[in-house]
Amino acid sequence: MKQLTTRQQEILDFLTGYIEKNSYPPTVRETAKAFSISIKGAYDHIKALEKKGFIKLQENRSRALEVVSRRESDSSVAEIPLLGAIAAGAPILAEESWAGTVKIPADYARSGACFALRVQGDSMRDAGIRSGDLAIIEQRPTAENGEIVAALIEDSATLKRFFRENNRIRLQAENPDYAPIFTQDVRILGKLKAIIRRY
Amino acid sequence: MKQLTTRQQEILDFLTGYIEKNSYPPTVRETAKAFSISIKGAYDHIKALEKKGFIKLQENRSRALEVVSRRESDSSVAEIPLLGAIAAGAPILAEESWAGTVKIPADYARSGACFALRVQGDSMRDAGIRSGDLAIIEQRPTAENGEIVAALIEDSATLKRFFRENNRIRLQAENPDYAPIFTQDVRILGKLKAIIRRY
DNA sequence: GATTATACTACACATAAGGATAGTATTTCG
DNA sequence: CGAAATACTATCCTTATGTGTAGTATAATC
Repeated sequence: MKQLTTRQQEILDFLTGYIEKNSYPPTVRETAKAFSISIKGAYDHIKALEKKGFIKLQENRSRALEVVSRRESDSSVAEIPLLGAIAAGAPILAEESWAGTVKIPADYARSGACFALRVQGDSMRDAGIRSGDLAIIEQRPTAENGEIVAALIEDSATLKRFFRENNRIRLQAENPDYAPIFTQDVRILGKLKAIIRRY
Repeated sequence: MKQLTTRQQEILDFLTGYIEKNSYPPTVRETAKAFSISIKGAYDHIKALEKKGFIKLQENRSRALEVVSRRESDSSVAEIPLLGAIAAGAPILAEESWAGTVKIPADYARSGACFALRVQGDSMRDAGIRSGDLAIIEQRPTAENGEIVAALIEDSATLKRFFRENNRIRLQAENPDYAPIFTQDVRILGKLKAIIRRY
């Protein structure tokens, strides 16, 4: 990305500051007024910032301005979908199965490749996973032996420990009250990356 | 704050969704178009949302709309200290005892009043807390019966369930292998707010 | 049963705001 | 040096946009 002039940096700072404060961007005229310059003067600066890739504009729309740089620094938070009931056959991340989104520190999960599940039941109790916990899952079609995975069992995502055996797959709960599930074909949604529990 | 009608909730969802996507709010006309209703129809809804305090408007300004509710979900990441060994007598958050910092979603803990501990040992196993887990603690000098607290025992912070009895305090592990600790005087560091475990 | 709130349509108006033209002065840079 | 970029002013045009009036229909409330 190209270098900004000091003036352009000032303009950009104003834009981001304004957005921060008002939650919507300023108009060209407001920007002009803030710097006591002409409208075209401000307009040129904004266009220059667009050309250099620091902001995005939409033609003929008021305040249709988005700061693209600066935004990346905000990537410390990832917003990932929280899945509810999963429609059979539908893509995992189909909007229908979204129960909302959760924000987690970005280094916990590459967003886009991750989603969250609310744990139901105590089948993983002995792995220290309790009902109500938030499970962060990284999307994967398969898993390694012994990993905890989210698998699609009867239209809902369930956490189980994954084992590939001779001709079958064993999905093992971590609770003696639950028998292992043996199956030839199971849909692995992803592997467990983190557990978050709130008190 | 007043109750929204389903239609108003739809409108509000659209507004927040639009802002999320474009980083600036929609115009009245765009809102109208999105719902295939007249401009005044959309305008009335927006005015109703303002009246009920869910959004703020500025007169005669395009897109000058701010969603005030929902804003709490706009949390970012808080960086809180991760405590290691705690020097006896020293203030809990003395820099000497820092073993680093960890990033957690800001709404999990007001930073400044919180810190993190790396769980050691399995004394809280039956509460689903495992060795290696990250415990988020909100600083507090005392606690309510039954709460899980971080207490200073022999120069290290330990998680235990807290009970105030007649003349003593009982710190109870959640693992039958560990006997409860009875004490007259214990330093409560804070109460457990969240558990984060990474795989 | 009257009144207020909701959920709209259709039309109209003033102005807010983007964008263009024309021009000036200074600075950067190959 | 000359071209291109920067940093502006002043004026104008067009469109985008908030807001108002008038009216309809239905549901909630008192």
